[in-house]
Amino acid sequence: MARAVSETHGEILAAAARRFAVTGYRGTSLQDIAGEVGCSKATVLYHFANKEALLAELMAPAIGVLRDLDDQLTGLTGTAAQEVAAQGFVDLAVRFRREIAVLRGEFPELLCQPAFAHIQQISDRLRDALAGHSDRPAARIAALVLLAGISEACAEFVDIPDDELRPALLTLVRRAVEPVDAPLPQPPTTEDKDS
Amino acid sequence: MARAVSETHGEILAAAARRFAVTGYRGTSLQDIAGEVGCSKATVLYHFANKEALLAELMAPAIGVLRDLDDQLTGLTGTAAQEVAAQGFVDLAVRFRREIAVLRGEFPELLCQPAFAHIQQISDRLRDALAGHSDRPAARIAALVLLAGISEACAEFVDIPDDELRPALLTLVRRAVEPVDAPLPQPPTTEDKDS
DNA sequence: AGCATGCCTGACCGATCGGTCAGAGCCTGA
DNA sequence: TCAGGCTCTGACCGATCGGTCAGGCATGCT
Repeated sequence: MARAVSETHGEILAAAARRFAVTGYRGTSLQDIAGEVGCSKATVLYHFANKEALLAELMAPAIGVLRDLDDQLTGLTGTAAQEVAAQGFVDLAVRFRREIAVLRGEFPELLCQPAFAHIQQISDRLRDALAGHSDRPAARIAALVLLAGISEACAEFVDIPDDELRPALLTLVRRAVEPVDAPLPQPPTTEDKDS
Repeated sequence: MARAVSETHGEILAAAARRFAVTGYRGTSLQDIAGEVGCSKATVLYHFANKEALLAELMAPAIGVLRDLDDQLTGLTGTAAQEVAAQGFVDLAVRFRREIAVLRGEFPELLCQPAFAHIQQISDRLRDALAGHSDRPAARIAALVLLAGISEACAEFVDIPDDELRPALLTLVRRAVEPVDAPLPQPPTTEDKDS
């Protein structure tokens, strides 16, 4: 054997992504990944310090984009925040469908790991932005339903091309989210920012 | 000790429901459940043939209601199917939040077990009904996003009372789902039933 | 040739999993 | 009083998990 470092490293990463997306992080053993690559379990642990490090490296690109989106969101309020959150998350979810599928369901346990310490806070801020920073329960419920539903849909619709899935999700979000400062019975004041 | 049968049986069931909802089916060991009840692991396996049977008995009520909803859906088309599916599933998800939380994420693996053989087909029909039996990708995507999002929201918003969560979800679904045979450029024919 | 370095592996480890089993303790009916 | 059934348990089992370790085997430099 004796391939180049990056080669085997990348193969393990790709195999792990495939298996994690199907059987989940917990449900996939290092033996499974090694079997798919065609190497031994010890080889997997030669290239990655442990199973958690393998997952962290797998998630790094998606987490980076999520961080960028979080930065764009700071300071925005009302419909501007809603629109940026909707576009940003839909694009992220469509692009990183496989990573989304990995986190699906195992979110609470995986978030305890140090590599994902801030994801929970970021996703909370994202949900808050999609709700237009409103504290109305209906708005917060709608935001959660949409974010979770989009994640699930992206993980499930693996056969639909990006360019078809993205606009469909975006129009759905825009229809489902009620703008916080446009068609409400109150006069269009600009005071409804985060208190 | 030596309590009445039904007493310990019920306590194990309740403890399992609590733990499964937090750490998932796979992430909860029989030892965990026994510890929460205050009995030995062998006692758990005295009352239930195996871990799978424990889960099956836990899910039985929710599955029964899901089956009833599936029956109500047969024969309905268009907006009627959409409305019944929306109301039925929102009510089911709100009532059985804990059971929904258990299935969350571990859906694909759990469905392989014989006790849940038909759930996948039922949920597929439910999604189809919510999409108004339309084959438009946008309608099918919206239906999946909403069903998955509602499940997630019910599992997460444990502190919101039923009477508040239910109407919020229902209005969200009605706003997000576009009726199949009302404001479309086609004339309102009644031929759009399942082919 | 001799040596060092990097890639890879089989064998092994302790922990934990779901599940089995013989038997202890208790209650009840004969 | 005693036999028998019900409830419950500690001890144990094989399988599998993530992870460790000494060493094999190329390759390349001196």
